[in-house]
Amino acid sequence: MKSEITISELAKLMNVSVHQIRYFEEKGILQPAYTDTNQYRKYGMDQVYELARILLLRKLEVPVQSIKACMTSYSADQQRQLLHHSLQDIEAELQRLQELQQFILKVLHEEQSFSLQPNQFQVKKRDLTFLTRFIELDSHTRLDAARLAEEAGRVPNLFESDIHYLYDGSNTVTLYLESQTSGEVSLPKGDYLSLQCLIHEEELEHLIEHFFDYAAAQSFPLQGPLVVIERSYLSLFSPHQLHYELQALITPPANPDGRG
DNA sequence: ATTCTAACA
DNA sequence: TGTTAGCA
Repeated sequence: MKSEITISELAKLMNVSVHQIRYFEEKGILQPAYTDTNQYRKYGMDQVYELARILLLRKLEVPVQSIKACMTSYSADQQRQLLHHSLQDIEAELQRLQELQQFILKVLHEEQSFSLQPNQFQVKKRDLTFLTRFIELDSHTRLDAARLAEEAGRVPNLFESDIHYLYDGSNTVTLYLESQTSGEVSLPKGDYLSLQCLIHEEELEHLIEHFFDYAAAQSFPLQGPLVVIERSYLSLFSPHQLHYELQALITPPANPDGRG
């Protein structure tokens, strides 16, 4: 009575596909115990343990190619290095997923904040924010794809960012990105008049006029530059429209010690 | 019924 | 990686 098993039995035992076992053989990392006269592959306990080792390395994201060298001619030190490399990859992946998680939470938060108060003026508290300069534009120059392609390469995940436009009264508009620690410009902590809308880009000028009209009518003393925040990622919920939030400081700047 | 190889998406 | 075809 033969104690070896067929490829499908091995596949079921180890929870992998038959194809994958043949693939390992093709790559030279798992040979059958023997092949029957009918060309059927047969596997014994040695192969079971061998496959378990292979699958463990695969779990650690060691590439099939490396597994071959690893099991034939690697020193213990090289094996350690292989595992360290896998560990680094996994840490990078973990960080990627955490950043993705943060982004999703941000989208949900911003979307809810908008859906609760759409197209309405509000007064919002803002913490001190630093901005780093990104692109400068002439007042009425459109930002075109070519210009964006020149400048945007160095900014990863640009379209997952809150892009800040500062209208400071001069004839240039500057695009900024938020920065936690420092930047060329800071927005002071304080109360900001806020209006957020989903509109088409060409309606932005009109929206800005509306914002200033309202502020004047309500006698809000606008203290600083107009801040326009573009959150293009909120277009997830409404294609062909862009989310803008207009803000302007309405309280006097805080004391230098920040404890006004 | 199961496995084989080979080629393809 | 999964799927398919034609074969033993």
